[in-house]
Amino acid sequence: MSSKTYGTLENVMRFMAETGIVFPTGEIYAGKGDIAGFYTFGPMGSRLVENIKQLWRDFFIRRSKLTFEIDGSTLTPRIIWIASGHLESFWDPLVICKKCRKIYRADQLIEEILNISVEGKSIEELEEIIKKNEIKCPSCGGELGEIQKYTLMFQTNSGPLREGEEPNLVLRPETAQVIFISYKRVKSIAGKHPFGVAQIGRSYRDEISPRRGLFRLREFNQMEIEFFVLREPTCVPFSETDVNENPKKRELVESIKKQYGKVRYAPKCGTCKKCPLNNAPEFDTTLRNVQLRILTRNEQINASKEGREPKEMVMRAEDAVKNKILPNEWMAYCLAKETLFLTSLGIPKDAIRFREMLPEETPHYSAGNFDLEIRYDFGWKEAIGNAYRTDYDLTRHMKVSGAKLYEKLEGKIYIPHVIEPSFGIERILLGLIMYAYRKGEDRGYEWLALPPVLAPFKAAVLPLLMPRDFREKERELALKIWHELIDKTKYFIAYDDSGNIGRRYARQDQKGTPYCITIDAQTFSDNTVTIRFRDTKEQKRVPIDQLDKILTDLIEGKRSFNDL
RNA sequence: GCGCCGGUAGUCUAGUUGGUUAGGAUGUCGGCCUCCCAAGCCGAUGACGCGGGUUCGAAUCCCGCCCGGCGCACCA
Repeated sequence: MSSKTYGTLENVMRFMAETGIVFPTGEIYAGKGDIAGFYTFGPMGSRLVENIKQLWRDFFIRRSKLTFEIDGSTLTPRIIWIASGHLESFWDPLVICKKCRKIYRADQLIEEILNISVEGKSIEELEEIIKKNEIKCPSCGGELGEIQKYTLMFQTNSGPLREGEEPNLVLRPETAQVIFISYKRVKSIAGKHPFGVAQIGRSYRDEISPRRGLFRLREFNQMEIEFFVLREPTCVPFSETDVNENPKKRELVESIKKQYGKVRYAPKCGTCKKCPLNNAPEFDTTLRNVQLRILTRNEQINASKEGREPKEMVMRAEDAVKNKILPNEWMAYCLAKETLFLTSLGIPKDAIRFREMLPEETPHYSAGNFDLEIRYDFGWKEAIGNAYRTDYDLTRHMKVSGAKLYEKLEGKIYIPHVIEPSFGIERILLGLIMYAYRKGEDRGYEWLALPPVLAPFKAAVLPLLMPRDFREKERELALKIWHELIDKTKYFIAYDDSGNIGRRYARQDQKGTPYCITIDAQTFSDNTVTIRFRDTKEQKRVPIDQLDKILTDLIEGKRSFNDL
């Protein structure tokens, strides 16, 4: 089976705009100040997104005894981004030419012109270098202004901003930090560790260049969970070599040694079952047996050295922990569950892989990042990020806020460790549409082979309207059936009596509606209607009084169309 | 942000030595016809990305901007 996408980015973005799934915000102001990186979900898209969220809730929250959902504000106090490190370390130094107003990255400009490395230099140092070496604007020779910090975060203020003050609000660039600052409250509700806190919501990043349609946006939807798990305080999630090479990690290990007199280096848990981090309670047999496709860090490095394509390994989720490919069981639990989630959305197994992030892609506090990548027509790209963030976030928020976010058990201090899966809804939507998209073959139009759970409409009711004498009777009966289905099934059901029947089937196929119910002349003699399956165009006759039951069974997968 | 390429109805497109009312197809809407897959016939609807300049006259030439694609850079 090939997992080549059925639609290309170009095709799919056009098709989605045409069918009302998603289109650029502010199209009618083209050229008058509309901006890239913002999209509006249309009538089909808002239903699709809702269905993705519902299915995710079902998978990750409803079926879990230990996961709790919150819904935080998107405007957040600035101080939490100081605590998280976002404002402290994630900015680009920009300089603007006073004369021609061109914008440059100060560090890159210096490196290019003077051919020296300026990594880790402060703003003051960079400004000093520019002054000393009399660096001018490469384009017009004009004088360069002061260096500005460009943070990629949208900032605003509540109330009037006095001169010299920093804005006090930040539009969150991720939902995660709102979870960390709610930790204490949810912990008192959850009662004990381990537990997960989930959140679905919008995040905002002022990307320099939004690209590839829905792939990189300035406003986007995330579904995130932070799992809080206690880990033995003397057991560090890094190797001894890592610790020796990194001053921040060395500091951490020194403080543990000072407090407990010993430390154990355990970057990968393997078969060690001593701590909760390697005992995920809901990692059941089904999940243990899920086959994961993993591209390890070593394989990526070796392949690039040898100038060949990197090859993924495939193994059971449980074995990936035992063989020390994944850091611990909680990580394996997340990856297995994500695989099942994405395949239930219609994304083929071999279009999904997990890539271990390279050292330069990983922050210092991370003890293992595995991106779930989907194969798009433009390459393998991240759709879900999985990070073992250790106790970094809670430690930082504890320091800055002064709140008690640790547990004291038998004289030892446990700061919960965090495993974080972070889903990008738009990236998932783009991937699943690319794989559901069909063109040519047996019909002369584009259509969507969406899984029934995702389809915006589960069925359409269509009066055939062929013989003239029956027309009004047919229409009346069709409307009656439509009302009954709506009352009895809770689904969105379409109704259409315009144009000819072929056109109406085509319109439904285009929206991905899996079943079409047609009222014809025979309906009046035996109380049956035809039901047509989108993927095969096949039809069966079923009694009207069983229609809601049959439809529900078909959508829920309790009965197959062939068995009707 | 830099470099290259592009932008005509919802969609695909004709028109670019400057010169009619910007043409076609398809969709959409209305009607006719037809017992089941964008069928056929009639009618309606709808476009030069935005702004400025050159010119008697600009979709066409020039400048700026916006949007999109690719490459570079960025991507907590």
